[in-house]
This record gives sequence, C-alpha cells and structure tokens, in this order.
Amino acid sequence: MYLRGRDRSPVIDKSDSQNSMLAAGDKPERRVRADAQRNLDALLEAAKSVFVTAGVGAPVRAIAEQAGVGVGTVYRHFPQRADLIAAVFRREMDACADAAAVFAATQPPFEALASWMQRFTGFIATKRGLASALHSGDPAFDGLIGYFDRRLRPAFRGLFDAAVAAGQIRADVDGDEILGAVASLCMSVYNDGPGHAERMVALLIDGLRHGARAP
Amino acid sequence: MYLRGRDRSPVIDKSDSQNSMLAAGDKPERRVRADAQRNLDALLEAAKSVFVTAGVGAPVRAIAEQAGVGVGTVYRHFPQRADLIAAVFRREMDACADAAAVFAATQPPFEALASWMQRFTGFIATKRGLASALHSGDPAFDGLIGYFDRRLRPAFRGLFDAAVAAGQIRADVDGDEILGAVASLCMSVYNDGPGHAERMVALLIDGLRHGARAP
DNA sequence: CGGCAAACGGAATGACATTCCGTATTGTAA
DNA sequence: TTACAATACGGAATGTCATTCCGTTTGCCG
Repeated sequence: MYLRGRDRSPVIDKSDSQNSMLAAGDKPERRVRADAQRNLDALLEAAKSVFVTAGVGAPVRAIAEQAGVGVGTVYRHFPQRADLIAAVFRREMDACADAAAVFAATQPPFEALASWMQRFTGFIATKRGLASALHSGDPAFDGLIGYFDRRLRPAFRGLFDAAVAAGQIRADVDGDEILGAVASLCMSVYNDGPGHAERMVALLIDGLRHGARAP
Repeated sequence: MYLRGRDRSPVIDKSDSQNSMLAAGDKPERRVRADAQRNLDALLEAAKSVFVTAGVGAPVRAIAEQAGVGVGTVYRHFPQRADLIAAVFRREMDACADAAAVFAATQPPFEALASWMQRFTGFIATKRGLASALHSGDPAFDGLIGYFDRRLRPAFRGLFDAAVAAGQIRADVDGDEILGAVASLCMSVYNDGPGHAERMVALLIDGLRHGARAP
C-alpha cells in the first residue's frame, strides 16, 4: 500500500557464456553487446566501492557517476535499486567462495581455514546494512539466503573438513554452526565497533584448535 | 554522506504528569497545552494502527491524515520520522509491560505467564520492520534495546519467577534466555509465515512445564 | 475580554527512485 | 566499407516522500 514499484524481472550476468556451440540449429541467442557487458562490470565494481564508503543506502545517482554511466543505464541492467544491491552481494559471495579454492591450494589445512574465515569476516563486515536489507522484506533479496547456503557453505565445508581430517582442529563441532555463528557475530545488533567482529572470530578460530587430535 | 537530516532533539510524552504539586516555589514549568497533548495521543494511536496495516515504512503524510492533523504537527512532536516510530514502540512496550501486572493479579502464576508470553508475541509479531529499524543504525533507535531491558525484562521476570516459585514450571532455565529466545523467534529472518511464531512460543511454554516440581 | 506564547496546517523545498524518449553504438549483412 | 536495425545510452522529467518554513489559529493567564 505504500510500496515502491513492484513487478520485478531479474537480470542475469551473461559474462562467462562460453557456451557458444555454434553448430546445430538453435536460435542465434542474441549475444550481449560488448559495451553493455563493460558497463555492467563497471557498475558492479562501482557499486561495491560506493557501498563500502557510503553504505547500501547510497543514491543510485552516486553509483552511476562512479561508474561513469547514466542512471538510465543502471536501470537498464537492474530494474530496481534492490536488484543492484543483491547482485553486488551475490558477486561478493562468489569471490569469497572462490577464494576458498586458492587458500586450499596454497596453505596447509588449518591456515587455509583461518585465512578464509577472516576473508569471510571482511566480506560481511563491509556490509553495513546487509542485515537491514535482509529483513526489509524486499523480494529482490529473497534468494540471497539460499545463495549463501549454495555458495559459501560448501566452500567453508571443504576447508573445515580438510582441517578436521588433518587433525588440526577438533572434530566435535558442527561446521554449519560455526559459519552461522560467524555471520551472526558480524551482523548482530550488538556489534561493538570496528575490530569487534574480527576479534570474536579470531577467538572462535583459536577455540577450534583446542583439543585437536594429532594427524 | 548520503544521510537524511541529522541532529535530533528528543520529545517526551508529558501525559501522566500528575506531579503538579502546586505548593513550593519551583519554576511554573510551562504546562503542556491541552490540544497539544490531545494531538500527541491521536498521533501515537494513528501511527500504531497505520504501522500495522502499512508497515513502519508508511509515509508521515498518511499518519498525519489518520490522526486528523497536519504534517507540521507531526514534526512539532517528533523531529524525525524515526522518533515517531521509536515512540510508538516504546508506548507498546509499556502497554505490554503493564499487562503483566493485570495477568498476575487475575490468573494463577503459570496461566499469567503463558498469557503474557502470547501477548508479548503479539506485540513483536505486528512489528514488521522492527528488526530492520533496529539494524538501520538510526540513532533514534539507540535507546530502544535499553528500554526493552528496562521495561519488558522485569515484567517478564516477575511472572516467570512467580511461576517457578509456585512450582508450575521447571526451575532449571534462565529467564533472560527465554525472553531473548522468544524475541528472536519472532524477528528471525527465517520466520515462516503467520502463526509460526505463536507455534514456536507455545512449544516453548510447554517445554517450561516439563519437569516442574510440585508446589 | 486581551495579549501572546505555543501549536497548527499545509505549501514549499530538497533528495531520491524510477520512467521516458531522443540520441549514440554496435554488430552485421550487403 | 557503408547502411541499417537492434541495442544501449544519458539525462531530463516525474512522482513520492521527508523535512522545513511561516503566516494563522488557539489555549491560557491575568
């Protein structure tokens, strides 16, 4: 009754569409124009940086400007401001999830897990307003929690299980609870200034080491 | 940097100022004009009802209208929209807290506690947007959590302890945790449709009965 | 009653989100 | 390469609020 515009029609990032098997007779699949893709990237990048300094409440105008683009372009890619926010969050979740593989390949199990958890903390910490957005009831955010479960949870799981298997952290804790706890610590109403989240998470990590069995 | 107007100056509801000890020589203390008080009440009442149907995001205009008042009047009483919201929440917390005494006086300990918890649930449940507001970081809401602790917690405590003393509920649970749990159940991101909160709370209440000692 | 501080109402202002539409680009087919 | 149509763009225009301003009205006190 006092809501902003409704009817959303999502927009998918067609970037990595290597699926151009130009053989059989399926429709030409209209390729995304180069400039459009360029602007989309610039937009997401700009939004990310603006959100960090001005919060997710920053005006669309500011984001468009930072991206060197007109507001019209923003709305061409994201029907609603909330869709842009959701897209940025998704992309950051992806980046965070991908980082897991890198850590896993370059560090010992425990260090990889610790590194990733701090990385994750950094991701959540810069999201002033994420919790608020999640609670806002805006349908644009509906899939975000599911996306979290789909991307971040498995990424964490891999590192966690590896550390357990290597005997570097105790085996009597539930991985899912840890991830949830970290997220809660970072988004709590009672969050107490900068560094608080990091400290709590560090504590958690130390706790994980306690009582580990030898490898 | 992209914030709405700042600098707040709170407004106190001078309603029940029975403190007119018109004897000694303290300053005349400018009495609140009758119409002002009337409008303040109408405003809070109107806001409450509008929030229920349209959410806390309802335009100030709508509230003013429902109260039969001009927007200017709204802002005379509440410097910022958020102040109005906070005032409504406070007033509802008061009502909820006061209900405790009534239940305590008219029902046996356990029934009084159960009644109050459902009353409390009803209070939280109608607050679509409370959680969001709390997380918004707006300074107008800063005191709300403290107010919650000051008003609701003791009210609950009284009923809870009485029920424990009467042996009607188990004595091995922490009251504070129960209240927090109920609030969390009602405001969670994972809240699953209407009735969900009530069901969970009912479950909790049943749980409290389990293992009670005889009186 | 008369005066006036306090309180009103509601138009004016300013910040945004979102929409519209004329113009500029891109990819492509001749 | 050039001409075209499909796509994208930019940014002014519109509409919805929150909040401010100020001329008017109203309760209160003497």
